[in-house]
Amino acid sequence: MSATAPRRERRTRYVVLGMLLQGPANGYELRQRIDSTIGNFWQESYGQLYPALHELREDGLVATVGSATGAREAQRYEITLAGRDALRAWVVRPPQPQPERNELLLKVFFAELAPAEVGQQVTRAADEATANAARLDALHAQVSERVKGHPALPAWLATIEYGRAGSRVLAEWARRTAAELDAMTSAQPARRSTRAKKPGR
Amino acid sequence: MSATAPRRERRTRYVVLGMLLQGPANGYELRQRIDSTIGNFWQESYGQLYPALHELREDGLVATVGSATGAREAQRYEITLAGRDALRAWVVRPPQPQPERNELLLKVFFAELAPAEVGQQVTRAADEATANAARLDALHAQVSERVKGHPALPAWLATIEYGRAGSRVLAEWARRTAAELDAMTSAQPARRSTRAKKPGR
DNA sequence: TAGCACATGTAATAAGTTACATGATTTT
DNA sequence: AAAATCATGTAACTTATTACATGTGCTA
Repeated sequence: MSATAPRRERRTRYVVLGMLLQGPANGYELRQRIDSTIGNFWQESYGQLYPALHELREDGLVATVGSATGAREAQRYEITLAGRDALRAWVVRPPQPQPERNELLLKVFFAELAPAEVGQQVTRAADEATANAARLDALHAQVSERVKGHPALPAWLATIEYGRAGSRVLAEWARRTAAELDAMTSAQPARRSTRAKKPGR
Repeated sequence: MSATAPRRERRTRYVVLGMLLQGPANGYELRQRIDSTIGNFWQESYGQLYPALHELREDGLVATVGSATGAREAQRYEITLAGRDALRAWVVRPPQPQPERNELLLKVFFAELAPAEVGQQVTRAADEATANAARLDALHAQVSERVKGHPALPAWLATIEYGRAGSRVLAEWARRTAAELDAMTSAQPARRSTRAKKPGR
């Protein structure tokens, strides 16, 4: 009768737990920490973060620590042993298949309507990817240097290497594809602005 | 006072319009068409598709065509001129920045809790990516052959090439990273099952 | 005649973003 | 004194998935 709850994974909770592995934090700090470490492939908003913290405390997976007085030096949360266990249990479960969605590819797929304009978008994507790869190069060096010796370092670097490799291959693809779209443009007659004449095809 | 609506892009609508570029279809066929063409980087459920079709008809961007009788040979929708214009206007707008979320990378980032198990996940990802690259190779050949001569072919192939290049680079990264995680495993002492002894770090 | 493919839809639920609301403390 | 940063939260809304509900027509 009632639709059974699809029981999702509540990943925000595990992200919070995982970030607390690096030490206690309040909600605000947690967000900064997320942005500066896993920000390249994950993000959380306060609208998710604060409710998650409350729930986790109720469930005993995090505990408050320190004295809450005024704004500065606010309440901090730390992960509990139960929290560590819960996090580990999630980490070892195989990742849920993620439905990928790529809006740029969608526009490329529909590029017959405006090959030149889509070509420009793809070129812009190439430039952004190149810049991103350079940024990740710098980040890689910085992190290697700053947390040298930490046992988790290879894992952290691996996530940066992922982004870097992805950006590089995206840049290459985008440059090839932009050229392809240019060829489509010159192969086809000039297009009407908004008035369509013949439906084509 | 009232929170103003954030006005999102309603991308399902444009996906529907774009798919109708290939000819009229009913909701069921639309979904098949989506799965078999852009399914590698986009997907739509009936819960999105049917309401979108109704709205698009109300807005005059699609029109019904043919006779609805029984289940087989149902009502079909075709894109209107207004629909083409709306689609083109969307296609030429730069894509919205998409918040990326990658659960595997999250688990890699937290791998210190269970490096061996995460290593297995990464190895599995490598195998899947290799298989996927092979599948996309075959698809590329198939599509090249089957729609030879169509003006949009280069754009369609580009989307396949994107997935293929991404899969290949993912496979390489995953194999490197799995090795890295194995090294972490052997560098660290055996882990307790659920009971934590010392917090470490 | 059973099962599968065709076909359309809704309700419940989940996840996430954005805007709003509020106020303390530090820095310029 | 003003501006920036620190800090916590909620309400409204959008997007999307899943499960349910229902029925037809073809094929083995």
